[in-house]
Amino acid sequence: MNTVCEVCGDIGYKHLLVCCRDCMCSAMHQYCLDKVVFDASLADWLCYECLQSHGEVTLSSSQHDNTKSLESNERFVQCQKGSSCGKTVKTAAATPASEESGEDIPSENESLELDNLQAPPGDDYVLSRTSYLSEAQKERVMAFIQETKPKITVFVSIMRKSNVQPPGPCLGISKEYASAHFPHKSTNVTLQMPGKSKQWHPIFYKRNESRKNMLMGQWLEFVRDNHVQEGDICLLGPTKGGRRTTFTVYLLRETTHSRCGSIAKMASEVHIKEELSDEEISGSGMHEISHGSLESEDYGDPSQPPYIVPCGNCLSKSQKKIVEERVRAIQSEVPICVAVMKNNNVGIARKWMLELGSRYASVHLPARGQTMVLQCGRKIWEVKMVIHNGRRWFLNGGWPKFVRDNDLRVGDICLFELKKNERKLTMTVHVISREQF
DNA sequence: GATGGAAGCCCGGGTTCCTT
DNA sequence: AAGGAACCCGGGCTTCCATC
Repeated sequence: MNTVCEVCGDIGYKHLLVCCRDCMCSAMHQYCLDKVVFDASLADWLCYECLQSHGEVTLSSSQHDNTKSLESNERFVQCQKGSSCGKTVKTAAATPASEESGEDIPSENESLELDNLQAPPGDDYVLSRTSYLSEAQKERVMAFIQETKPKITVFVSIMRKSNVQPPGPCLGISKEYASAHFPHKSTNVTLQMPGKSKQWHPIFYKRNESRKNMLMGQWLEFVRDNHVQEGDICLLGPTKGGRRTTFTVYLLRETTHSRCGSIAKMASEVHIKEELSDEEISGSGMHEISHGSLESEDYGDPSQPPYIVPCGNCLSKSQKKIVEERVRAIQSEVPICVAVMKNNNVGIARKWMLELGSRYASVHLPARGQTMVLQCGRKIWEVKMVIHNGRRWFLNGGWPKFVRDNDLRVGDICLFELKKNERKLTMTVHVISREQF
């Protein structure tokens, strides 16, 4: 068997090589697969030559979800889900390479059947409170979730400097996850890695019942032994029969092809996309709009006002004029929510949040808190929309980041245009700086 | 009473420092 | 160096008060 990965061309982590199911000659790292597989026992990979011999792929064929063309550095993995559980799977663990390493690969049952606790429906994973996944990272995590279908929600954390670098690196475990899956008092727990026989025994440190939960002590050794680096994604789940003290850890490396920016970007609360089309840039064509007060007949539904200003936000004449110009240019089907920035929104207040007028929100926004995508210019931000007492709609979470990135100041006006037919709750924000009126 | 602004409290996680 | 603990800070939520 080729002992170098067909993608990276390197031996790399030998024990993570998956060999071709048919020829047993070609190999590829689990982490180099197009869809990263954390448990080698779940990967069933065919090299390109074998795929061709099976007639499953040609040089010009359109690609199946799990295939890539040769030109695009073809990779193929058939993910064994559900029905495949009982299948004998040939992996690097059963190859001479792994035998040489002397490392035993835990069975898929050991590595992924967590315990009898069920993950709540819809909760694929629990993200560390301070970790924020880029879209690419989300995709990689979801690929893992979808391929392994863990019976218990896994805990996901992006490694930060404090998690991996001495002195005293530690891994914070969110309270909810710790209370559900970790011991109820400070004690040693066991960490294991798929494909490694070595176990690590960090201390699970639980402070004052409700406060901190973190892994310390041998966590450092785990980090060193597994070359965990800043930016790597750590997925952790309780192991069946572990009685809350044994956990399997999967590492999603910040590989070059998955790298999506600096750790600072990845740790950012707001994910920014740069790929929006020019048509999505706000304000275009504004100069073509004639002045004049808005009339209801400018819009399809005369009963629906073109914009809504919260009760407390009175616009001056000049503000009203430019707002109406902008609203006219936007030509939104849904009324525009107007917000004049104040101290508690953008200014000197200790905390920034934005309350969307309830007259607007109660009609046009969901009655349940959720993540909202704010789009401004070429970028998007994710903020958290929370509803208090069923009557007040607040934006927080990523709102401060949005404010900083857009250099919003007191007196600026934001027009929130609700986008229809978006998968996520999305609003385009049109900013009118205070200098414009 | 409805709405909005502002501030305080609490929680949770990261960071740093002290002790062994 | 490792373990333990305190401190700091950001975010979530609630409450109070003012205004209409």
